[in-house]
Amino acid sequence: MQLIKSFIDICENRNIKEAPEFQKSLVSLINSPADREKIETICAFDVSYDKQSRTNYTSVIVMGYHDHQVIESKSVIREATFPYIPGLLAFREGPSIIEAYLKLRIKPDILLFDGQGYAHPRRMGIATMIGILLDKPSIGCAKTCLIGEWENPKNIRGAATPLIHKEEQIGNVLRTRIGVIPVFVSIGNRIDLQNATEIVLNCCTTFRLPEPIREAHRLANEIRNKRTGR
DNA sequence: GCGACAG
DNA sequence: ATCTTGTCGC
Ligand SMILES: [Mg+2]
Repeated sequence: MQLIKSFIDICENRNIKEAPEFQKSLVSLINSPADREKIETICAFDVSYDKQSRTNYTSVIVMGYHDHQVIESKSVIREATFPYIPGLLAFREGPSIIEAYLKLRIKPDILLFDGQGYAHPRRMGIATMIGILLDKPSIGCAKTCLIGEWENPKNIRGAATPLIHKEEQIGNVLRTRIGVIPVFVSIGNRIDLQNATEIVLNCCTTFRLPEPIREAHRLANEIRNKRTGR
């Protein structure tokens, strides 16, 4: 698609000035959820770096939504072109994530991201942006807050409080198990917050983070250590 | 101008 | 994200 081309262009040219404008131009492209889409497979990505943060190790894994068994996984190793700037994470990790995704033979039903989706200053975090570029349903699940105000949810698995920014609910703060710090869930593309929150919770069986993200994170570190040496 | 600030 | 072993707590 032309959008992906424009996106890659901004990333490779480190066009930090245009990046926020590109994000704004995509907000109107966030799609509504389709009617009752059944989820059978879920996909997640993660990226690890080495010491100088220049080489980028990206992983993508697809697992059964119900049994959490890995069905397929791919990886990409390349140099990061864009720096890490809060609010512009997608421009740093997006290119390799898209490349890894395109390697998949299986087309997953939904994408899960280690980062924000709609809970973003311009409502265009990495989950929303990549979801739009790949035209797939997507969810943002971040370990820490980027923007917004929230109350601490009760110490019970499944407890959630609204994440608010400028009078608008942009996400949910979700306790995925007793005794852990909550995660920040927001819509990506083609999904509603209620559904996104339920899906994230369903993926958290025994740990704080969703199984797909844990597996992607494990694989991203594995391919780096395997190529770096322990 | 100052402080906050996903990964 | 990364630098890093042992250590505190349930
Ligand atoms: Mg990550």
